[in-house]
Amino acid sequence: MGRQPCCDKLGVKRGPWTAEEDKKLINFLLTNGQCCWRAVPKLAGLRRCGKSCRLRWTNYLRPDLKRGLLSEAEEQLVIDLHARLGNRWSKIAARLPGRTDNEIKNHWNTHIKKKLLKMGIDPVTHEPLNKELAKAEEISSHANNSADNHITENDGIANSSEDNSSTQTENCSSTDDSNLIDSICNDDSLLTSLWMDEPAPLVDASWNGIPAEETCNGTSLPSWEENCAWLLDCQDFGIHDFGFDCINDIELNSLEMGNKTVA
DNA sequence: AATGCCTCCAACCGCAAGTAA
DNA sequence: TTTACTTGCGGTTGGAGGCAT
Repeated sequence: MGRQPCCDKLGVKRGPWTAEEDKKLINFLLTNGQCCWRAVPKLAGLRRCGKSCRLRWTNYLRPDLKRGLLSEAEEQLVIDLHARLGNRWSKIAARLPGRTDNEIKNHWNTHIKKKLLKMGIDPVTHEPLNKELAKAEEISSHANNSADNHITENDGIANSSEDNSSTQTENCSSTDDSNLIDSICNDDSLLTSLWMDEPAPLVDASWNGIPAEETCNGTSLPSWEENCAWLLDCQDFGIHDFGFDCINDIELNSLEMGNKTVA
């Protein structure tokens, strides 16, 4: 039996979120906290499916998100974790406070992958492409049907010869970040905990955007007071662009929510 | 200035896992 | 145990903006 769609599609809006929708969602979640996502759009007065609301919140609106490009240290950490965990983006994201799996996945596909190829490293196996190529040739000498692999790997080689000067990101990596990476990469117990799905302690304790008690599984969010503080400090977010000056009216809205009945 | 191509990333889709009845 | 439902995850897509011609 197939699964039902997460929403009935009829009357459900799709595509980019408007400022007004963001506002409604934030207001609702700030007032009520996260509850059943399926009920959120209805209760928040949104014509969206719950899945869309959850995605919008976790990937964009969540107050504990870091914004902007990944630092070199974060990037290096992603590479190392990917080498060990593969495309387990959520697991990788759990090691980078304030970063979402979607963000890391996108960054991997758009930046890191290319960077590794330029460096002559296979982004899938994390082995040097030369080695992969030699291996493939060895295999092809025994079997004749490995043409596809050659094409891919030759492409990689071609790219690597293009320009070996790795692009320097504008973000500098601090010594602390380097130490952080070392500690993570050398910490087998930490990686074991990732495999075992156990919540390991956040390594990046120096990052103060998330309270220490927050777990990797996102079982708890920063306090709503902190959320509000973030919203008031949302210059990066451009929140005023969509009339978020009203965030000071949260209390007012909460009063309204109190009176609001389920539609 | 106009056009086409490329890049990036927000959002969607479908599947799997977890869970309640 | 089975079924129905919710949530989370990873792959993919599409559109906006930037860049080259």
